[in-house]
Amino acid sequence: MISTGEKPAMSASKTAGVYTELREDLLNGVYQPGSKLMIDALATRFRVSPSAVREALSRLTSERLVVAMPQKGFTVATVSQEDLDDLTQVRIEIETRCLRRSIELGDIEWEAALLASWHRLCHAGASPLGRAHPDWERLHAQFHDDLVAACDSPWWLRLRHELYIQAERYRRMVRSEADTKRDIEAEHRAILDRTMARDADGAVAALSRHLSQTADHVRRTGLTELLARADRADAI
Amino acid sequence: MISTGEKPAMSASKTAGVYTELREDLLNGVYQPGSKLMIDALATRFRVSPSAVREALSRLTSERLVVAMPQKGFTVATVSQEDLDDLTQVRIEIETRCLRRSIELGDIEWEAALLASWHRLCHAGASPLGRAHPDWERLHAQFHDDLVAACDSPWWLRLRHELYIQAERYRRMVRSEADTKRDIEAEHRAILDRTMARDADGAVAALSRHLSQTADHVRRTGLTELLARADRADAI
DNA sequence: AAGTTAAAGAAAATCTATTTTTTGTCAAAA
DNA sequence: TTTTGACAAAAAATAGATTTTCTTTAACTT
Repeated sequence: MISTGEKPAMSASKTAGVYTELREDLLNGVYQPGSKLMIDALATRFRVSPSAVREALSRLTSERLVVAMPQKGFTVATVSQEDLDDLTQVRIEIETRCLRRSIELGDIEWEAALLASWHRLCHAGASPLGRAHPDWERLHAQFHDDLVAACDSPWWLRLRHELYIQAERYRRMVRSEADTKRDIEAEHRAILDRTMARDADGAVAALSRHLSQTADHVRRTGLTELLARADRADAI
Repeated sequence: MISTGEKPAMSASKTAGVYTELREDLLNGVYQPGSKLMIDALATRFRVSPSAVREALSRLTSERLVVAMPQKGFTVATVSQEDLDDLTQVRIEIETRCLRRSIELGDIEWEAALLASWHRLCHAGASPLGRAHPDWERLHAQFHDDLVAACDSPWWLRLRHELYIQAERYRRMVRSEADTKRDIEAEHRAILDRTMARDADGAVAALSRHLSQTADHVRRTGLTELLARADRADAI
């Protein structure tokens, strides 16, 4: 909706800048789920007026990253085990539907772009920083986008994107943990392999496993602890 | 997201009031799709400050009823034949999935509420004003909500609701036309009948037909003319 | 004549200040 | 001891003014 441009430091508008930074913080779990987002405090922090913060927060409700309560202000969207389970299940259905369609319709250009995205992702993952690499999140999103890019239904893709963002929140919460156990690279390779072979059933199975295992990882690694911490609903 | 309360005239906040009224207008096709929504003009019209209008518009982007363009303001979401077709297809899949689950899980209370909603809807439809009855839209939404109310997946229900709103936009555009040809009552009765009989396949088929025929009706009755009119992209 | 640039007007974005609402606290009464 | 009410502090909501950005128009150059 809002183009951030190449330079995150210099946005098109104040609101856009606050929106981008806040969104990043929210995805990275900087704010405790359920905590209050106080407008004045954020305005001071970002050196802008409360109006700009209000609008940024309003826009973030579109993505369900924050929720607005009339006369009560804004709070960070909450997380829960049930929500993660439900989200994962729905996501698998929608992602795989898009993937099937993409495999059905994709041409050589689609294959080329997907292969390129996969290569970039591998490279970022292989770097010293591993998945903490600042670009890794972006490249990962790009790979999953390109996977379904040949799907011809804007609505399915829109819904897929919505759910991807929600899932990313959960995933990033435990990103800092040492999750080197899983071989995410291998999972991506399997998805790519089956997709390029136009093996729809195989690709769908690989993607489903990938999404399930990501959810499992979040579940086991960090959610319990995170929910415990959420008791102290401290603001900013 | 924002509770409108019983009295639409007296909302919780100015923003909420503007939001509610604008939303109603947008759904009713008061503004031409694609036209500009000028903040000052709306602020004057609703007797509130521009800030309140901005925030209301920001929130309406959540539902994709308006789109925001940085430094350009807000415009009414556009419509198209392709969008309607895609929307309808996705909607059928999601609505029927929710319905299957609802039929599987629904208890007697769910049946009772559904039957009550259907009765109210029938009564409104039978009144002199027919479907132009101001309450008809509300009761219709309630019936379709109650139909899937026993589905236990919040995410599927959320996505269903999103698409319902989008479809409602299209439907209301041609509401004023004389569409007495179709027997909508019969379609609703068929859905209700198959659902209460716990005939999942039959209910899904009836619901699919209902949604398809609604889209067909929009397609044939008014979309062409509407798109033609949309050439004059006049503001407010 | 076509294209480019400059200036003026309009509209969006933003800020500061004010009003309204909520929330937390403390004291008094049951 | 618990509850109730009022008061004070904090935060949200709103208005109005200001700054910035875009768009249109008209003059000017090629």
